[in-house]
Amino acid sequence: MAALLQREFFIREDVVQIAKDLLGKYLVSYKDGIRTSGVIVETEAYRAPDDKGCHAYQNKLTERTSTMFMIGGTSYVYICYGIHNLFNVVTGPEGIAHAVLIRAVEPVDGVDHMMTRRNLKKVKKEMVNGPGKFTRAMNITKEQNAISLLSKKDDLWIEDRGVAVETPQIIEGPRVGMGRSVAECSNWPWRFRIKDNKWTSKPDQVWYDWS
DNA sequence: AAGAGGATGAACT
DNA sequence: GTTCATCCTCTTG
Repeated sequence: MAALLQREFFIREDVVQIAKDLLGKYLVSYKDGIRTSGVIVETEAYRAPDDKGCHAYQNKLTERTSTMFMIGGTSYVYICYGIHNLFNVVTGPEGIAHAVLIRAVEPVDGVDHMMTRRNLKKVKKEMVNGPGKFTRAMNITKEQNAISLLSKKDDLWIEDRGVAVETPQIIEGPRVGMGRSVAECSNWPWRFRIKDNKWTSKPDQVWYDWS
């Protein structure tokens, strides 16, 4: 049933396709003896060197972006606004700085622990419907930066539990949170979510529905 | 050595 | 709708 995603899935060249293919896959975290998991329901693609919204635009290599150049199947976690841990999946072969930002998950396992970590008494969408929210719920931090997602020996991995998300169920839209200097790129429809899924972030924003 | 700003979220009004 | 928390990373000098 639950098959660990293999290297072949991650090292493909088309990061936009991988962003779509990750919808419906299960992200699993095992931290402090606690297992939590969720279905990936919203993603964004980032692609150096031509994508101005990408940290590694023009293949800029710094200590932070060096993770993006690692082989597909590596995690890329960085701190945003000094507070939030944002989780990405590095894709493509080594040397190619592509990544998919996971923006929201639908909680599955360890829901009570997610609530505790999020300081909530009831399950609601606000628990996980944002890139800094579900990482908190699943205790994904910078400590998981640059680790492999291919082994259950590490804290994080991705499973295929046989859920297929067909093209008509995928809604695309512009990416979020980029300044004016990258407006041209922020309009690229590289953000994807599962149609009618209530766990996605900012559902009221502009979405293109091609179904 | 210093300063600006960011792939956000929460708590306000 | 607005504010601001909070700090790391990168750029500049």
